[in-house]
Amino acid sequence: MTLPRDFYDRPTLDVARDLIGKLLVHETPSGRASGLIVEVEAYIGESDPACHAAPGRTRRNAPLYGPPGIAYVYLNYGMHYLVNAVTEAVDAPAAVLIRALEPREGIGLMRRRRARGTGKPAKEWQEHGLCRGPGNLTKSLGISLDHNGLNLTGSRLFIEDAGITLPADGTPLAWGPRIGISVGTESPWRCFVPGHPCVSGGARSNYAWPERRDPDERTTGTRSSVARPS
DNA sequence: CGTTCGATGCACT
DNA sequence: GTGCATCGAACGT
Repeated sequence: MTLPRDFYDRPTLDVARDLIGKLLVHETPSGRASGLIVEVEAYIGESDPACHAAPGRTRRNAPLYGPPGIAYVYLNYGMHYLVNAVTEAVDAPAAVLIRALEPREGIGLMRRRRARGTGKPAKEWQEHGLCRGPGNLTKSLGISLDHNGLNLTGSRLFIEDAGITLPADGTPLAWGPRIGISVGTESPWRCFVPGHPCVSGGARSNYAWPERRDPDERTTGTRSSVARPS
């Protein structure tokens, strides 16, 4: 079933954790494409220096200030679309960035979309790489600026509970610093399925290091550093 | 393995 | 004019 608005109307770190294993779906005339969410990042409030709301309300970040359960899509580096699910109440700007999916439906369609604009045939894309990374998954699903502001609880772009729990083996989820930002790296607000082949960031970002495990210290806590494998 | 670097468009100051 | 919540090709070790 499609996740209801109430799902998103909660503390953003809880929504981030609970989005892991859910199915992101995009239905278009060319078909339905979907994937299980395996990696997300939380961006929380004007006090979070990496959140787009850090400068206060602007035209671009307006959706963050709106109701929960809305898609916030923006163009990044002039060439990639990134998709977020807006969380928390009106006027509490926060969202969860969807960073990676395990492809489930419409894999051929994803391959064709990934091939678009490149000289290479659709065949060349490995399934695990189709939705690895926030810019890649939007291209595979056909998500663009047109989807900014769409209602995730009642549009052709939505997230559903497929009755799947990840990680499948009962291993705890991993938390670590967010990727690709220059400020706010002290907050371990990236959540992912450790070791999953579709997680972005390379091997170093795909470990379940002790300090990267869930605990509830994320509510109290302030981890100063994250160890790196050697 | 690792790191660097260019592509590319636009919101924001 | 500046700086990106990125990606992958091209290098160096």
